[in-house]
This record gives sequence, C-alpha cells and structure tokens, in this order.
Amino acid sequence: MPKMNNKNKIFIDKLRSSGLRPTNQRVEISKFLFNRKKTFHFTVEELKNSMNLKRSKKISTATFYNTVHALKSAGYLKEFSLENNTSCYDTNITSHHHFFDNGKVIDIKSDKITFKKLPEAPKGKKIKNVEVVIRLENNN
Amino acid sequence: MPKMNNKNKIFIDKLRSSGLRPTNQRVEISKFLFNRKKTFHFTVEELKNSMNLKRSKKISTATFYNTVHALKSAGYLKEFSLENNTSCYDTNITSHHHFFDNGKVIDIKSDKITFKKLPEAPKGKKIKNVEVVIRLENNN
DNA sequence: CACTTAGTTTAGAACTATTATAAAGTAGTT
DNA sequence: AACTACTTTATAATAGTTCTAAACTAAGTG
Repeated sequence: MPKMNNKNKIFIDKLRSSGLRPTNQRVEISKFLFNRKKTFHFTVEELKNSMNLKRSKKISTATFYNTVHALKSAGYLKEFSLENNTSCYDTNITSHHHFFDNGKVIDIKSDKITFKKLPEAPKGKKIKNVEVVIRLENNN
Repeated sequence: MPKMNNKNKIFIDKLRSSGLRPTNQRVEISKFLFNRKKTFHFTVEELKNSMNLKRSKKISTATFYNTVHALKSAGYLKEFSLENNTSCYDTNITSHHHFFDNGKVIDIKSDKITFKKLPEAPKGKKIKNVEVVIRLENNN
C-alpha cells in the first residue's frame, strides 16, 4: 500500500462514498479534480490528456471514464452536453448556469439569473431543474 | 425530370436558399420536415428511419446529414444537444425554450419565460442568445 | 435538345466519443 | 500469508457522424 497521509482524506472520501476503492489512479484523479480553488470544467478526453501528459505510467481511458462516472453518479460532478455533443463535467455541483463562448464554458452563479415568469410543468410532471445557457459572441 | 407542381415551391425554395439543388430526395426531406402544422423535433437517425420505412428505394444516410446540415446552416432548423450527446433538430426556428422529459422534448414559447435578472456579458463579448432547459420528472 | 460540367447520391470506409470485455493485477479482509 | 472481490488495462465494440470516390443528375450552353 502506498504511503498515504491525511492530506488525501477528502479525496479518498469522495471515492469511497461513490462506491469506489481508493486506488492510486483514482486518488490522483480525485485530487486533480477537487484540489483546486476554482471550478473546473473538463471533458474526459481533456482530463486524460492533461493528467497523462506528466506521467510516465499512463492511466487508462477506461479508468478515467469509470471514475468520472462514479463521481458524477454520487453527485460530486455535474454533467452537461457541449455543442459538439461531448460530455462536459463541472466540479461546481451547486445549481448554476453557463456562458458558452466558442467552446469555452464559464459558470454563472445561480443568483445572477432570476425569473419573472416560468411555465407550469405539464400534467403529472414536476420541474426537476432549470438550466440556462447564454451563448456569447464577440463584440462588433 | 419528375413532375413537380407549384405545391412544392415552398419546400424547393428552402432548399435553393440553403444552397442545395432541389433533387427528388431533398424535396422529399424538405416536405417531410416542413409540411406540418406542429413543430417537429428529430435526430437525423429518427428522420432517416421514419422516412425510409415507407420507401422501397431508401435515401442514404449521407443525404440526410447533408440536407439537414444545409437547412440548419441556412437557418431553417435549430440544433441542440440531447442529454445522450446526440444532435436534435427543431423546425421551430423562433427563439424559444424546451422541456426535457426523459428523452422527449417539448417546446416552450419564448414569452412563457421572462427574466427578472440576467448577467452582463464579459468584456468584449455580447449575448447571442439565451436558452433555457427545464428538466421534468414524474410527480410523486 | 444533345452536351457539358458542377453538383449530388450512394455505399462503404473512417473517425470520435464512449462503453464493454476479459485477462492480469491489487485492496482489504481473514 | 491467502483469499476474494474489485480494479486496471489494452483492446474490441458500438453509436453517431463525417469523409471518400465512383456513378449519377440538374440545369445552363450553344
């Protein structure tokens, strides 16, 4: 077993509560994702590339997908579709909205958008969530 | 040249102004898409299956993709991503919003959603459009 | 109204993102 | 230390979409 101090506890806990054993690969992924101040947006491919770039022994694609899926199912990541039909994940799991700026994604805090009017859900349905995308373009 | 009366003019015009010659296949697709009272939501795969089902001579996949792309680029269709990362097209090209109900898409008229507060675009950017998705779930 | 040419259709190959498989490896319990 | 269930990995498979190139056709030209 690799040395592992309490510094990693928070990242390991996220894995365990996602139903995953804290293996080396997974702990590194969890740290990479959650050991940051700012929200992180990524596709699995981007995550894989940026983590594997600096590694001699690469983590496999399947492990990235498995780990991200489990973290997402446990609620530690939010998922949404980009315009090129790939999945983007967001470490900001609070309810919020997004700017889409030519492939770049920027969070919009929930309280920056409020509604004057919203439709009723159809009969037998209720509203699960409301997500706003504001698409940007360059001035002039 | 196959007989072609004025009834098809509107469908042919959409093709021509999308930069496409009005071939038989394309006119049929255009009619299938736009000869309806209600908004139509579809993926290319769905469109292909429903049109080809009744045909002896099938229209090829590439022709569906080409035609849909051209109509979309010309502004006759709107495109958005479903949650399974496939492209969905909408014959309602007016600005509007959507309910997502377990894979089913329902239009929300633009005036059914109004904002009390919207964020400013970042420096050097301006807002191109604002799209709201309201995700539904079953009651109880 | 034949001729020509640029645009079109098609089957199939290629590609990209993602999921599945199964053999070799490892965590964690006993 | 040994066992068992879970992991990792390379690789194959899949789904949606785009590309390719050969055969075909619309529509302008003389």
